[in-house]
Amino acid sequence: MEIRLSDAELDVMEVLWATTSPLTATDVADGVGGERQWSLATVKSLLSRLLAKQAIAPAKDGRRFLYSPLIDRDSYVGAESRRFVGRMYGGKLSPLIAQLAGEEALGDDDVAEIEALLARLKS
Amino acid sequence: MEIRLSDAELDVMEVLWATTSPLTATDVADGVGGERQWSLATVKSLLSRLLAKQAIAPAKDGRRFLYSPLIDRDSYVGAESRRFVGRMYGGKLSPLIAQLAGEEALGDDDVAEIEALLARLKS
DNA sequence: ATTTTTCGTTTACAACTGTAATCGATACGA
DNA sequence: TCGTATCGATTACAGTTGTAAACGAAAAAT
Repeated sequence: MEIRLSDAELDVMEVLWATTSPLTATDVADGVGGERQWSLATVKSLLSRLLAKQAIAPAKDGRRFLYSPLIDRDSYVGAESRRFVGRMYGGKLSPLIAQLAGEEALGDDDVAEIEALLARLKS
Repeated sequence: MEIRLSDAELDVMEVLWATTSPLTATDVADGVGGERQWSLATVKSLLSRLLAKQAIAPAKDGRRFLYSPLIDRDSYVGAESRRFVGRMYGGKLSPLIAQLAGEEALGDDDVAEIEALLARLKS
């Protein structure tokens, strides 16, 4: 029962994850801003697929539905991260950090934060 | 010209990346061990797709071809990592580390290695 | 010289994706 | 009450992916 999400589906989930309250299809369509400029029809298709995957739950509100996430963002992102790091770096984090070091992905503040994290881990 | 590889294609690339010498289709088929138990036909299909994506190059050797990678593993893995961290963590590494901390992905030796890395970065 | 094996290439086919139009039912506005 | 806007559901359709069989040419084996 391992749920995988496509890229587009993930964009929809992000909108749902971004609020506490359940949203309508129209809300979601409005929520996906920027690059992704989907028609309402497209958003509805994606919501259907997410329902089929049991990634979201519908709650009837009159004649329409309000959707809310069934899976937790942290769990999902955690699982995908484990998969990714396993696949690309044999499960080791250090080479990933080495890889991304020197890029914008790792500013001075980031370095400090990571060090604090590690310090806490060692206790 | 952004090359993306499917999961199966990546498995093939891993075999090619694992040796210095170019390999035949049969070599690759033998090389993918474990889970992936593909027929030779499957490997040939994947090699064709990799050729189309210009991820590998063929060198004629008599009546058959020897294949070698056109893209570098480090570049590919780096690009995918950037994409992944961008997508899942808004480009920040620290939350990834926080996420995977406490799992097998981060043993004591790993922590030490990462600290060394960061120390070197700060200089 | 003929059969068999081995190549690369072409074709297959179902599942998943991205992106949407259409449809049937219902609700709302005039 | 009669059109019109709005829902969710169904259908569409091309591209990608996983997995492979079929095909034609060439080489190797007998």
